[in-house]
Amino acid sequence: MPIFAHVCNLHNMQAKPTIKDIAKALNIHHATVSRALRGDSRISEETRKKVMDYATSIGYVVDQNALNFRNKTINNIAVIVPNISHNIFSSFISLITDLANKEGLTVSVFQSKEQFDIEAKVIKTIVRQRVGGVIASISNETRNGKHFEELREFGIPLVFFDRVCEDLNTSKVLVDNFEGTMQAVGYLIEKGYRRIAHVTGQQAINVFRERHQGYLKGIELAGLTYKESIVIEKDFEIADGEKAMLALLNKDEKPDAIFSDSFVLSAGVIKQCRQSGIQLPDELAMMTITNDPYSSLLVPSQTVLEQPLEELATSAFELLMKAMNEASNQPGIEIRHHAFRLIERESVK
Amino acid sequence: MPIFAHVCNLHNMQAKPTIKDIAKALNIHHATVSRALRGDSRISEETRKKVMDYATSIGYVVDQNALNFRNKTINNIAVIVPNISHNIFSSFISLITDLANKEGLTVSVFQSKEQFDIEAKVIKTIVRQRVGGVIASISNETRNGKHFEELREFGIPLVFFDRVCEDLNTSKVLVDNFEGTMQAVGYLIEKGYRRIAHVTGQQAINVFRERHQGYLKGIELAGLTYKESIVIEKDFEIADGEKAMLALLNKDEKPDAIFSDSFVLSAGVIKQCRQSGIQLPDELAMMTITNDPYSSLLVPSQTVLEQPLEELATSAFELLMKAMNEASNQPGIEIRHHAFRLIERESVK
DNA sequence: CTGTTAGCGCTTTCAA
DNA sequence: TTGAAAGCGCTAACAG
Repeated sequence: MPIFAHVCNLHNMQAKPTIKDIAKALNIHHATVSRALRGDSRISEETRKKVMDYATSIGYVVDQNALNFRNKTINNIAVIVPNISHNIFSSFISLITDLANKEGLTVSVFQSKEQFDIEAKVIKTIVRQRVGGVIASISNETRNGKHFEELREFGIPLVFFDRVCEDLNTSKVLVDNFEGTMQAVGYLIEKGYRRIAHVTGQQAINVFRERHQGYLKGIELAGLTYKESIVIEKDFEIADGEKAMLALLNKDEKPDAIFSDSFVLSAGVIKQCRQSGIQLPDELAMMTITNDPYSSLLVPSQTVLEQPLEELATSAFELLMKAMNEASNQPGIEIRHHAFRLIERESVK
Repeated sequence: MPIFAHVCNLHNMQAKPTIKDIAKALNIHHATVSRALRGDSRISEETRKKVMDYATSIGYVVDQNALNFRNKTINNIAVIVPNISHNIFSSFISLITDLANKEGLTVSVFQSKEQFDIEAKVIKTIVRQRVGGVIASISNETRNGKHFEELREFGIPLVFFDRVCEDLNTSKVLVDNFEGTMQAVGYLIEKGYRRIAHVTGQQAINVFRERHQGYLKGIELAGLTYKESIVIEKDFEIADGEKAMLALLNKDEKPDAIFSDSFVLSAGVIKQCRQSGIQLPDELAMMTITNDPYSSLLVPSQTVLEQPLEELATSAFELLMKAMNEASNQPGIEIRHHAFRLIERESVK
C-alpha cells in the first residue's frame, strides 16, 4: 500500500498564469490570447506582440495537460523493457528518448523485471495514462500477448522490438537471430572449432529460440555431431554463466567454443573458466551476442555479434510514429528485420 | 524540424467509453457514475454494483489525463540525468521507477547529454508538462541553477542527487565525496603506495571538486609530496582514461597508484596499461569510484568505492514525495549524505 | 481581426 | 441516495 499520497496536491501552490489572466490584464478575450500565442495568422501583429510580451513578462507557460486534454492528443510515449538497468535496454531508451524529444514527445519508462504480472500491471497503468504509443520488449515469462490487447482497444499503437509477442498483429522490429547465429557458428567452424556449445535463454521467447535453431542449423550444415546447450530460464545473471560453464565442463565431451546469447552470461563463463583454470582463448573460444561497451575490456576481449541498436531504435520509433499518425482502422503493420554485425576480437583465434 | 506531427491525433479512433456513456446506458447521472466508480459511501450498494459491472463489461478505464486536469494533480515525475545509458544512471532510474510505480506515479526520463543547452530545454519541457516533481543530476557544463528556477515558479518540487546545483536551495542527496576519497587515499597509503595520482572531472562540479579536495587532504595528512591529477573536462569515455594514463606515464615521476573517479576512466587506464606493458596490479594499483557490475570482471578485478545507489534512490524519492505533499510555501528542504562502501578486490595489493 | 459559445472527462459543490 | 450545474485550461466553430 502506498505510504504517500497517490498524487501531488497542488491546490495550495501559487496559481500559474493562464490565458484568462493574460486576457483580463489586456482587456481582450482569452480566445484571442490563445490565437495570438499559437501564431494564428488572423491576429493583428499589434495584438500578437502585446500578448506575447505580456505572457513572457508574467512567465506564462502553456499547460500541456490541458492542451492534450482539450485536443485529445497525447505527447508522450511509453517504453516497456524487462530491465531498465541492463545496458542494452538503457541504451535503447536513451536513443528513443532523443528521437522522441526531437518530435516534442516525452518518454515514460516501465520495467517488467522479467515478470509477467508486473508487465500486465504496467499495461493497465499505460492505458489509464492514455499515452500516445508504446514500444515494448517482453519479459521472459510472457507466453502470449493477451494483456497487450487492451492497448489496441484504446487505440494506443504498439511496436515490439527484439523480444516480441508473436501472436500479436503489431509492428515489430527484429534482429535476424536465426541467420546471424547460423553464420556465427559457421564462422567458428571455419576457424577450426568443432565442439561448439550454446548458452541461451527461454526457448519460448522468440530471440532465444531463433538463435538456438540457427545454432543447430549451423552445426547441421557442417555435418558436425557435437551439440550441447544450456538454457537459462530466468533473468540472466553472472552466476548463471558460471553455472552454465561448470555444467559444460562436467560433460564427457568438453566444448572447444562457447556461443553465448548474452554479455552477462559470457562474463560468468569467463569467471568460471578462470576458476577452473581454463585458458582463454587457447583452450576455449567464445562468441557473444550483443556488443556491450565492455566487451572489448574483458580478457580476452570478446568477439561479438553486435545488435544494431541505433537502427533498432530508429526503426521502432519510425514505426510507432507511423502508427500514431494513422487512423486506428488502418493498421499499417510493418515488420522490420535488422542484421547483426560481426566484431572480431581476441576471444576467437 | 520534426518530420512527424508533434502529437498523436486520436480523432478518428474509436471512442473510448466515458462516465457519460455509462450514465446514459444506465439512465443515471454521470456524477453518480463518478461517485460509484470511486466508491463514494453515499452511493447505494445496488447502484454501485450496477455501475461497476457495466463499466467492466464495456471496458471502461478512467482517463488519468482528465483526472489530473480536473483535480490539478499530477501523477508523474521526471528524472533528468546526464546520460540514460550510463550504468549508474540507468540503475538509478530503475530504482526510482520501482519506487514511483509503487506509489501510482509514472516516470518520464530525460538526458542532458552533458550539455547545458539541452538541460535547459528539458526543464522547459518539464514545466510545460506540469509534472509533479523532478529528480535531477546536472550536466558537466552546468555552472549554476538559474534554469532550474522556473520549476520553483511553477511549484514543481526539485531534488538533486549526486551532481547538484550548489546555489539552489533545494533538497539534495549527496555522497560523502570528500570523506570517502580522503579515506581511500589513506587506504592506499596504508597499503604502501606513495605516488598516488587522481583522474577526475570538471572541478566546477561538486562531486569532482570534493573528491579532489579529499584526495589532496589525504596526501597532505600523510605528509606526502607526490600529487598529480588529470582532469577530464567533458563526458567520460574510455579514450579519456587511456589518454590520462598516457599523460601520467609521460611525467618524470610515474605514479604507483591511480585513484579514478569513474569506472569508464578506469577501463581506459587498464587499456592503456596493457598497451604500455604496465603490469597490474604489480606495477600500478588502481582504485575507482562506483561499483560497476563489471568492476569485478576487469583484470585485475577492481577495488572500488561503491556509491550506495539504492540508498541514494530511496532518499531522493522520499525527499521528492515529502516536497510534493507539502505546500509550496513550506520549503522543507533537506540535505542527506550517504557514505561510500569500500569493496576490496585485486587491483590494490 | 476579435468576441461568443461550447465542450473535452471528470469531480464537486449545492439542491433535492 | 441522486441530480443539476459549474468549471479546471484550452481551442474551434461560428458570428460579427
